[in-house]
Amino acid sequence: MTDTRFDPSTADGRWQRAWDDAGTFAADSNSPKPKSYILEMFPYPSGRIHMGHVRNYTMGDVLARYKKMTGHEVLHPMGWDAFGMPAENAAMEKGVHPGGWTHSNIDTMKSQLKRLGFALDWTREFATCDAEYYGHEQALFIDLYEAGLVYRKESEVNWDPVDMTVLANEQVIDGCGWRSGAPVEKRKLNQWFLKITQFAEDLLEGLGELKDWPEKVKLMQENWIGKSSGLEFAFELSNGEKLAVYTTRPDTIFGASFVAVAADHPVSQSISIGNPNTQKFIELCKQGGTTAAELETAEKLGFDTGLTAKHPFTGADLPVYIANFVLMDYGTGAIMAVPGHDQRDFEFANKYNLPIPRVVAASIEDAAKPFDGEAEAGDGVIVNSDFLDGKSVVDAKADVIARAEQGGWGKGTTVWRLRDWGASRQRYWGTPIPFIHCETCGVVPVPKDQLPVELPEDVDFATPGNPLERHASWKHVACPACGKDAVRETDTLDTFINSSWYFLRFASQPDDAPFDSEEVAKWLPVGQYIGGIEHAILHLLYARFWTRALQHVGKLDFAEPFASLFTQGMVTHETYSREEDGRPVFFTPAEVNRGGETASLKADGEPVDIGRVIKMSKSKKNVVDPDDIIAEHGADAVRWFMLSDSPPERDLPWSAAGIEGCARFVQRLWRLFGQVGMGGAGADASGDKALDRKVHQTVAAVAEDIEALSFNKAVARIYELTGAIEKAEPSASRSEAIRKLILMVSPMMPHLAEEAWHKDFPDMPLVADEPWPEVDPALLVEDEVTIAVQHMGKLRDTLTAPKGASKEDLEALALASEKVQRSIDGAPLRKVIVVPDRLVNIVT
RNA sequence: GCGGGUGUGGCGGAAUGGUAGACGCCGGGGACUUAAAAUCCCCUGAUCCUAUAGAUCGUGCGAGUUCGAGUCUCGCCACCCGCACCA
Repeated sequence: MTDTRFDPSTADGRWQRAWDDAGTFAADSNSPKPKSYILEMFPYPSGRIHMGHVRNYTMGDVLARYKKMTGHEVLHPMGWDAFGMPAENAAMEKGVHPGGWTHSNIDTMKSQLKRLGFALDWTREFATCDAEYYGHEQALFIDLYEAGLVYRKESEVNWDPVDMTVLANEQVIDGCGWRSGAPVEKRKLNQWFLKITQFAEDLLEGLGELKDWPEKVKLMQENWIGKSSGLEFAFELSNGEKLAVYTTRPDTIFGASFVAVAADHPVSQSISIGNPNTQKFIELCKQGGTTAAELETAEKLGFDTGLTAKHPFTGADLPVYIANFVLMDYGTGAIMAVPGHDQRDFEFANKYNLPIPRVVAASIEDAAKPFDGEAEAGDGVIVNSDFLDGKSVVDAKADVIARAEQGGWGKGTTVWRLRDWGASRQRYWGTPIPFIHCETCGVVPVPKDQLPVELPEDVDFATPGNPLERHASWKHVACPACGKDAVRETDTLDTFINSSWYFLRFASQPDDAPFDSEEVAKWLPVGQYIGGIEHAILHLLYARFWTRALQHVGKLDFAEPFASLFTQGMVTHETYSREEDGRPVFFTPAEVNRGGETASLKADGEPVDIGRVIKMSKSKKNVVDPDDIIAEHGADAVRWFMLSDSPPERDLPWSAAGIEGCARFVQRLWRLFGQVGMGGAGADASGDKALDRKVHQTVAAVAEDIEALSFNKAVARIYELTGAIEKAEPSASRSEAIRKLILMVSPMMPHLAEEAWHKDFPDMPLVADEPWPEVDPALLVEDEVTIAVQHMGKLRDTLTAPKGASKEDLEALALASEKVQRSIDGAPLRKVIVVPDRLVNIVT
């Protein structure tokens, strides 16, 4: 091996060990420095790291290393979101224990992360499947129970009768279980719920304070929480009962021409008793699909109950229908239908020949205007509505609500789309819910000194169903309250609870408590959180809720866990496929020879089709294993690729040519870094002012770019500076430029930086411990600027002028240009616009 | 349907209303070499051209504001993402 090439296969490991041995990235909560908590969403240990992880963690790593260089005490931890279904599926398919499978995956993935040289504080590592972690989680769950934020309720679930388990909605495909293929049954089970709805208003308002969250994520959460306000009121039915309905458009109440209830509404149920036709219709409603396409085309269907409802103002008798488009779990499960101003009601009224009165119009004069084939849901003036006529929609809403409240038949109400969080899973591989069911005492929390309730190791997955249900010695215990025979809760907690507080445990890890509030306060909220957009709603909303809940019970004194959020784009790749027997067969990039416009299969030399650039996925086989790339090019080239070109929020197309270019740049820097001594004795001692300027400008700009997470721009500037240094004559300035460049690239290419640093400056400490280069503000300004000269807005010439030249001087210089004079061609000057230090525009 | 985003060379992308295409990739030409690899240098939006010069066009489309628009305004188009019979 010669000096002229950087050899990552030896250097990477050398510096990774050096950082480990020195404890370089262990966070000290007692440090007097300002704290900076940089966190990337922790991975599920599925088996191996993929490129998405590499991109995510590289971004966080650059920021963490940069923050350390700029004088911060940095907390940059890593752990494992280790509970979940795949481990149980592996247990069922391969006969391995979920814990063993998970831990072996963790070992693999940890060594992969280490090979990338991430500046992580591994002393704080944990997996959520550690009894220590989930034991503390159980304690928190009991705290929330005692604060009234956890309750039990019977609710309907998707039940797979073969696997004997509850399925999430996503696991039900065409009405059948995704694994067993058996038709899914609806079952009522007692489930544990978290009262997230108690914080609905708070979670919504809190979004307003999250200045450094993407608007997109905030909007998605806002829609998910789904606040709407309107009027809830009761109709008197012809059978003497009352029927509560909810509407956001009380202003259109005079336009109501019928009333509709959901198929599973109590009114429908009571009508259907002894009435086969009604029962048949209710069954029909339940069959309807729920996919977007089905709903789009689904016909509005109704069943006349024969009942009527008395209109609160007109006293008219409105027919009451059971309708397939009314949902039981929103509002009251019943509506007043205003066909003129709601599209669904409009379609329904058309089908069943119900009146379609107009109560909103563009103006009073349009009160009789017919509808043009669809409902008009927009704004306007109220018409045909007695005392509301002429009012605006907003005023009419307020008026009707006020009259309803005065009359005592209704009240202004807020309705939320957000539902309480069903946290029960009939699964083994999760946090056991720490409760005991006693016939005498009811539901009793496990006393905290008996936590953790550990998962039993000796379980069997050969029989379908939850092994905890069948584990006699684990399940049967004495009631902690009365001592009589009792049984443990065998449900486990949704894994989203694991990820709702892990960031607190990273900050503080006492043995006897989930966390220490004072320690947590030193680090939290997380300064920068980075992860995928797929967690925009569930994980991020749950974590926000859990933090508020802990604040509510007095364990935290802040409400928002993540001050700044960044959602990065995906890593994508071309796909390679070939038609075989009428269906595409996909090939991995490794199986393909890729030419300029074409690709062929290595195995047989036959061409394959190059498909769209899409997210790397196993099913399309367009995956590249990070380990292979690291082995071939080293960690720094991969890291550099992850930061180059694409803005971090957009997708990053992986390419072999791209990574080769990065590897070449690593070597190019290595050669340049070897020239630091060229500025010694005999070289130009007066320095190179232009290069000094370029260096300081780049240091300032790269710092700005990193802080804005605009890594692609930082990369481009580093390329530019590299070229400038290479071209510069040897001088003290040039040597200093090289020294600063090493520091500047060190967050991105830490191994190369260390290797060069210690070769150039053998007695210096680790680059990782060096400060970010200082910037001299005086060197940020040029003393000469290039002025663009335009005639009628078109560029005709550029000229060089001293910075700060007067408008008059610039105008004179511009008019002296031969090219400009040729363009003006003797026309009289009408106006000259001068933008100092930038441009002159001559108008004729 | 509702909400959001994106649209710039062959590709990824730069650009406080002020020189469009920085930087990288691909491609072309050359140097070094017996040769190759590696490296270095030059060219690389389109069209015209009397060609070291110069001209015209050009940031999805169409208007507008402005001395000047990729950037601002209005109206369209295409693609992507999220949500959705939510009353």
